[in-house]
Amino acid sequence: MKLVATRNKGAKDILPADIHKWRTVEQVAADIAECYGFKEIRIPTFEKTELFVRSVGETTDVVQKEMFTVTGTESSFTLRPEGTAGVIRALLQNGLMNEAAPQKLFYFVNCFRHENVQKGRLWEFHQFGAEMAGSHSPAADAEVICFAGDILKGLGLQNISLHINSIGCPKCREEYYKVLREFLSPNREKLCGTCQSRFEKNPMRILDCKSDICKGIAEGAPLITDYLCDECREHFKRLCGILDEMGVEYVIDPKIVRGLDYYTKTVFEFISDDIGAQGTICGGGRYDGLIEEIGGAPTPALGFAMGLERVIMAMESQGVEFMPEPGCDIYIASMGENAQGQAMKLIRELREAGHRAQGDVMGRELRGQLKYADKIGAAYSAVIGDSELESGKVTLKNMKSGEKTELPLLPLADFVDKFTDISMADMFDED
RNA sequence: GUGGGUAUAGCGUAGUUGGUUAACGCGUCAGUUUGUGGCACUGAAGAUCAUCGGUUCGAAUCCGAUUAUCCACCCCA
Repeated sequence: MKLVATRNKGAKDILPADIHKWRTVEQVAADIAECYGFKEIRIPTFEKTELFVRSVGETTDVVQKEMFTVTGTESSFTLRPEGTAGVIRALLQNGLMNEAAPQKLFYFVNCFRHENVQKGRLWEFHQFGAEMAGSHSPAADAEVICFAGDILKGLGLQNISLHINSIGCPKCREEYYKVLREFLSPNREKLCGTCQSRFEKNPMRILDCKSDICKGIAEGAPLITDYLCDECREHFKRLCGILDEMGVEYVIDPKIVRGLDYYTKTVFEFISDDIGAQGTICGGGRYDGLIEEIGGAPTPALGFAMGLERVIMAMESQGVEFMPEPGCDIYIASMGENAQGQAMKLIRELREAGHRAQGDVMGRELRGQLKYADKIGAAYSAVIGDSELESGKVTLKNMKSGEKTELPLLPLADFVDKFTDISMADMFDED
């Protein structure tokens, strides 16, 4: 087979055999969102480039080298690399902040980042995300973190650890950078190339470096947690207190340094060891400066995003159960033209009654039709031929047990009722 | 941007030191005498052996380049 063009690099087809996995995640996430009072929002796939530059941050990798940007005669636009910026933009543009605070939104989005592909990292990937705007209370942080955690738990995932940290506000960060640079400067020359440049721009990210040398140098480095301003420290302390009271397990991990510029104060990640090097399944935090940055009134806010491909990978590797794949309740085989018409009528009535019913559209002989019924996993089958039309009776066969039940065929509507009465109960008992 | 691995039917693989029509399993389709699936058996369709170029009498096999893909660095979901 030679296709004119094949799927693009970094993109994935989600095949029928996997759809139930996505549905599982979508349903669980949306259900839990409803419990938390978050409302769904759907926004365009692309935004003005400027929006991401301002929100995600000019110096971030995401903006500098990973965006899919289309430049035309009009202003340039970009396929969203994340969901927060667009959701906040929509929230402001539509005046949602004029409604009762806080605003709580959730969304499913596909996102685009042009990076080297590897396990758990694609050019186009999917996120479930949530944003809460209007509260600066640590209770909001606790609620958002719990929300994310509950989804992972609701999906049946195990061994997901919650790491939290506070990276302070611009005020305390200034002081901390000074101290951190002092600590690192004796070994500054020995740092790896990227960390050299981080030294000036964002020394905090050196703590996150994977290089053994940098790890060694960074050992015993002062932690942002110890240099928070009073307000930030109080905020973080209160958050931990609430999480403790709620019985949420977490580790304070001073090395969490989120790579998007808009984060302030609380940051957190849910990490799994089951899905390769890209173990962060969910990441988020507070971004108190973002709304003002993109033109809204100063408003505290926070949120998180969950990588759906990664969530599903973790579920697969842990053998978590998904919702069942859609099946077939009954297959109606037919013989001859008369019977075919009646069979199709019957199938339609069964469908109208809410059953998953199928029949032959291939012109197969009886044997072939039943083979097909078996392949698609039909729970029941029935054959309609001239003799059934004459006798007004039809035999319903349980495909798993082989058990047969004779039922009156006419009128067809009655058959549908009968079918409902007799078979639905045990049909759903089976696995 | 940087490393390393892999590329043979829809999927998973075999193909020995280069040697006729590229093999096998799964899957698909059809049949195994006429009205009942699963098992078994028979048959069929389906591959320019990723692409281009080179070495050779001869290349899936050796060499080179390109592309794709996977894994890792980086970064993030």
